[in-house]
Amino acid sequence: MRTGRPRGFCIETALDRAMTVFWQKGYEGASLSDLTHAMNINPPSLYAAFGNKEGLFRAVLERYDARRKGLMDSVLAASDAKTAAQLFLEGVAEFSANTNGRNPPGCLLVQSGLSCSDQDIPDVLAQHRAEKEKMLRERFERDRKEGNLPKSANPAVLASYLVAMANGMCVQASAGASSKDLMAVVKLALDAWPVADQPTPKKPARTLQRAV
Amino acid sequence: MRTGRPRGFCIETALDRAMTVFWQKGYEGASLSDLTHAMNINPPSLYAAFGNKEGLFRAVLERYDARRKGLMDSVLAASDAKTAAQLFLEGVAEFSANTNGRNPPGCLLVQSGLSCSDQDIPDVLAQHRAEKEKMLRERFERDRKEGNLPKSANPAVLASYLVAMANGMCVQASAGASSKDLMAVVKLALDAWPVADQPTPKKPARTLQRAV
DNA sequence: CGAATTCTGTATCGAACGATACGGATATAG
DNA sequence: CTATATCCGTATCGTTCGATACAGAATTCG
Repeated sequence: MRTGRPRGFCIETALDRAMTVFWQKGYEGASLSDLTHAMNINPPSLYAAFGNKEGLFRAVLERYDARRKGLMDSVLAASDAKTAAQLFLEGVAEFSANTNGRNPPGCLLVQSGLSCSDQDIPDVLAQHRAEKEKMLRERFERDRKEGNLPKSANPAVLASYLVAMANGMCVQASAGASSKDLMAVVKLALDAWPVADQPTPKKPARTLQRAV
Repeated sequence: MRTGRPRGFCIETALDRAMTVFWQKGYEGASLSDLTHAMNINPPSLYAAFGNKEGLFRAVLERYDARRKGLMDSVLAASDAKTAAQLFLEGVAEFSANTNGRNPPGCLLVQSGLSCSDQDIPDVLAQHRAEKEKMLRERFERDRKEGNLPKSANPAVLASYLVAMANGMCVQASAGASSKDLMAVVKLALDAWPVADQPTPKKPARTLQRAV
């Protein structure tokens, strides 16, 4: 077993509290004082556990992705491409506007540091956003191969379209848009979705309306 | 005439240089030292002219809007609603990705401070973004009355959709997306646009392909 | 037990932050 | 000219920033 005095706080809980601070104030607006108070620890504990402020931020981003994994899983497991797109956009509208008082509105990956005195922060945020876009693109590439998307469809453009839409909705949510507002936008956004060439796709999935 | 020693620098030039700093580093990431060096003035000159850092930022935002006025004018003067939407999205794609080395990529109103230790900054940015959305909404309300949009169309939702799309594309641009990438997304986004009920609108505008 | 190891709390570090005091410079008004 | 008003440049203000030194507390190892 690990020797020495055991840690006196829960890493996950501390990350959740730090996440709220970064979300609300942004990377540079979140001071060490803000963070340690919210996490209910002292600076040496923070530095021992996460290295420095940027290390804490990166750990928070990983935890953020873990929290959002459920949504991405349901999107990737959806019965067809359009349902995937719908689940994705509706999920984003839901969690970015309906925070139930647990988080600030919007998306941490969008609003915590698009511009910064340290370029590493915008970069790492862009990496995390690109990861989601890649998941969508790869799913649509499979859909296209399997006939669930027309051959004329471009999976990369579709993924980029959805991510842009989602990020834009998050900007609106951070400024106070309601989930009802965003749902109306989602409905319109899905009108642009391409329909499959053949009437019945290779993988008929009429029984599943919702993903797992 | 105004008494006293005249100002030794050009306000507009100074604002343009400050704009670049805020754009690249965000509101909180842009230090007074960064700003005064870029503007090529000393701190007392800055404070005499703009009050404080936030005053400078607000002046920069006004100048930003003035710089973008040409695009909004052409959008509002477009011959029909869909052309307006197209001009708007293509314009955003163009200026947010093709900066010609004059600006950082993306949009100042999106990336300079969605989250901040001082909530006034996100608020004033949201106001400026809402202003553009209002212009679009009012134009689409007129279009709907005049039959250039179907009665089933919701001008507020259409405006919200366009602004969300534009903001999302700006996020992509700030992370390095090319204008070619964004144009493909615009093309897809416009597929969602509603078509008019009647084949010939009340205000036929076949002769004008481009707005003034 | 004692030695080694790791975490905690206090107190504080040097640097950078936003913002100004002050005196000299440069204009207009009379 | 003198008086007044505004701006500029230097030098610096008090505060807050991110980050640590240090000593005591709490655990495992032998």
